[in-house]
Amino acid sequence: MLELKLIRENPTKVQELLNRRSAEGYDIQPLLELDRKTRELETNRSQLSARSNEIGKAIGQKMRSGGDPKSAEITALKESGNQLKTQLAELEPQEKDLKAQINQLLLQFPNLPSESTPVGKYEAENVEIRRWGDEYITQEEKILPHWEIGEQLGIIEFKRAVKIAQSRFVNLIGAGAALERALINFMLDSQIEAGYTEVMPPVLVNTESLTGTGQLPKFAEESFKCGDDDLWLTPTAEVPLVNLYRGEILESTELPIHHCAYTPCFRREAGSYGKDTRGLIRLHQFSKVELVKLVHPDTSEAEHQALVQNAEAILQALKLPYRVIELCTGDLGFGAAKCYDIEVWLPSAKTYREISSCSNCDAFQARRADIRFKETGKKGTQYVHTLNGSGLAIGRTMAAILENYQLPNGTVKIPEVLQPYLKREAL
RNA sequence: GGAGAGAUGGCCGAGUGGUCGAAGGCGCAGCACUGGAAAUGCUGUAACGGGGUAACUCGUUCGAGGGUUCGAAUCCCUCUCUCUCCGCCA
Repeated sequence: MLELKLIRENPTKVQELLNRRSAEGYDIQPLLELDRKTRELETNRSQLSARSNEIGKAIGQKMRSGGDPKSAEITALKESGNQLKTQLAELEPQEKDLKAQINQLLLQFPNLPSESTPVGKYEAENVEIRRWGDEYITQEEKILPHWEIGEQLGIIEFKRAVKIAQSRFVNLIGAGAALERALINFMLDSQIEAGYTEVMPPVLVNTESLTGTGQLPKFAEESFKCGDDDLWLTPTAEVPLVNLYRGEILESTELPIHHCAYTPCFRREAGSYGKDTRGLIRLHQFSKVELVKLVHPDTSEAEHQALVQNAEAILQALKLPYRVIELCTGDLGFGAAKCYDIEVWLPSAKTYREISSCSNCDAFQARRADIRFKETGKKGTQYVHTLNGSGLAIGRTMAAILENYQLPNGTVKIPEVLQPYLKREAL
């Protein structure tokens, strides 16, 4: 959520930053108008409230010093109290309604891109930051796509998953299931080693949680909802991990908080019907190890860089070639001020595919979820900064392994770091 | 699912319908004592919103939402959550 005061005091700047995301679509004028009305009303109303409070106090004083409740003086006071009440009954709901309207509008606005985010309209204007592992890119021409080699090896199975659920679901069988489990364990172990504390959170989350991280209200069609309850299947562990501290005031000494979690993730993938229909790239249910940080605003940039490196370290350990790109303003996610995507090399398609997205949401989510901290000894509170990134998406990692480690004889080598987990050297 | 108890500041915890934004404690900050510290003593210490350069000031907030009243943490209704006991259950 954007800060109303910031919008009010720097309307031109805010509008300009929103325009960097997309030329049209975000107009702050209606918001400013509502804000102006609200403050006018609030001034009025609070003056009436003040008078009403005075009358209440006056009566209280008389009563305590033994005044007769039926006396003319007290009756007159009560009468004027009643008059104020009539007026307040008119103003109060109006003010409430205006504030609710403002809040509704505010929840629709995406975060402002950071000043350092490259300006651009489309994905094509994202900026490549670095590449790693060119030397590991296979020179082999005939690489089977991961779903073909997976089915050939009998470890990935789509048909029956469709029977059980629907399209975009998968069964992992035998070594496939073991490989998934090995990847989860390896990634968690690595991130714990890097200083993250593991969490196993609920994967059903309520509406308030999804609003806190920004999936709601705008992107309701992207998540699966449980009809009978106020619960949704979480689209990413970012949701439960950030919301762990929703509504809390932390001590500054508790920061930074670094959490990692393995969870299944559920996405409806509405509007991507033709895309990536085969394989492990785009499923309704997939596994992911997620990294989430809650940090002091002063350290959030450095924490962001470190988080990207924690994600990269997994690919380096697996010796999977990748590149890091920085998203331009037009491609930035709803809550992100700055975002790096890590893309892994998929030789069958001869292309890089996103395997991790590392965002700095600054105080955007913290304002929605009301996560603050108090500096010991100082007055007042500040919002934390929240950061999140995949460390990594498991299915896409498996796809990358099945392709990059494929041998001409139709077998797949197991990356060295995974061998202790899988207790085998090849598939 | 049945029966009961509860939800108050960063935390714990008191609170007869009337100067209650709320005693007391912990924690934290400042001062005193000390060579320095511990202990002790004194003082201060909620958040959010509006107005003001500021000192400050007004309002809102005691789980949430309604109601009664001149006035609600306190009374009434609805909801949510937590705990205890019973039942069911991986």
